[in-house]
Amino acid sequence: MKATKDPLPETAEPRSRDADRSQLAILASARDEFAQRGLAGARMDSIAARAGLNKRLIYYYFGSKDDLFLAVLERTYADIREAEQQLHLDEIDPVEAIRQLVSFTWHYYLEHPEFITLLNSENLHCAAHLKRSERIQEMNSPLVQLLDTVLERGKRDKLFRAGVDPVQLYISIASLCYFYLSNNHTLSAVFGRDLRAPKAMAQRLSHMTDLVLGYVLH
Amino acid sequence: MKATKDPLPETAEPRSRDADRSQLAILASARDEFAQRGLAGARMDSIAARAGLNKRLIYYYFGSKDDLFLAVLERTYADIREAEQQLHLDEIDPVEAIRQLVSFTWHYYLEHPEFITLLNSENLHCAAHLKRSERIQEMNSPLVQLLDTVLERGKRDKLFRAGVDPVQLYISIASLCYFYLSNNHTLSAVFGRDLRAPKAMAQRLSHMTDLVLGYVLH
DNA sequence: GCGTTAATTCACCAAATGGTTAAATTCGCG
DNA sequence: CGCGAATTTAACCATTTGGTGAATTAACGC
Repeated sequence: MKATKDPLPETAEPRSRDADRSQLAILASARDEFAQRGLAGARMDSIAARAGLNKRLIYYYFGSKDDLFLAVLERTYADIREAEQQLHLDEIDPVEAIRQLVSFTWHYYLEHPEFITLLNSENLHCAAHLKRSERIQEMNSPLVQLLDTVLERGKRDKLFRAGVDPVQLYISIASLCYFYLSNNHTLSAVFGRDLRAPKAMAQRLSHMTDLVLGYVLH
Repeated sequence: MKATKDPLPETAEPRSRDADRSQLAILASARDEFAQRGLAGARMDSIAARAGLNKRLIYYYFGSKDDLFLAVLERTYADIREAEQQLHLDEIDPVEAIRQLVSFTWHYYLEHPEFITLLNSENLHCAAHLKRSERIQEMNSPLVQLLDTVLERGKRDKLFRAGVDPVQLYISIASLCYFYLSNNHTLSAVFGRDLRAPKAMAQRLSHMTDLVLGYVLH
């Protein structure tokens, strides 16, 4: 599912026509184009070219630019929700669970920069696409529930403070990771130092973990 | 300097030609247009119409769309730096200083939504405009220095923990405020609850303050 | 083989877009 | 007043853009 396009038919199926394959190719190239240039900046011709398909196919399968953008968004959310499934916060001790959640969020955003720019584009448009989505319920993260039980366990063990709202904490963890990466370019420019340098990146993860743990602990 | 355009010449100067006034009008309408639609989505015709001026004037004074965008960015940074000057973190006790910093950041973003979307646009473009800015040095926030002294005082008073990087903390405070507002639309859609409701907003400020204080306080 | 349907291509368009050429108008100043 | 420079306007343009109508081609069941 990565952005790298491989035109070579690896499987021994030299089918020249394949609706599914075409749709996936369009979705992948649309995701890259939208992520790179934003909704308004993205070019339908460019998406078709990236996918190596005729532009008309995009309209045949997805209807319009906005519909395509929504499809990309839904796919993007599905991807992160799937990745979150791999996390098993309920099987480890509360402190470690918090650590893992911060680390997971950080690394997911890091490895999926398109997630950030796509969400920024959607927010610029006041989530107009997402609001018309029928699959919007499925996008609610299961991590919030899980985080809630983690906080409960930590509280029971007399480790965590009481009164922590799991939604607020979830948003805060996302904030800390997201903003640093989303605004990396302007921050680096303004501070005149490379916040993407390995050392700075490691410091950031450490700082975020300390910040969150410093809050929930005690 | 607010977005509200008032075509009535309030001062008793009915000059029909005024280069400064025209430039300011363009800058203001450009800021609104860019903030609302992003760089690619913004229309030069629309900016001219908002300003009530001929489109050619934009090119006469600012050269190109990208140059205009940079001018807007520089102005936007100048505005927030000016607002930050009003804060006097060195005159109050460390804990209160942290509180004020969080509160200020929160309210500034809240009252200047264009700040968020403009920065998002610039980051989508990898800060390409800002990097060519000659005034980029002036954009470094004085708050980082100030925050450093606050942290030092807190440490001296045996209130704050040691080893807190002021840049990291400054970014974290910005993160917590920025992300919640920037991604409000998608978050509200996904969580199915209105994060803009007054109660939710108050909770957020309280949560962010607790989070930051819980960390710095020993 | 054959025909029906789905997948794909081709050629095309009206509207919009950033930008420009050149003329017109106003203002400050001697 | 009058003139030169600054400011503003009108008209225009080449290109790009999202989107379509209709023809074409390949796959699949019979």
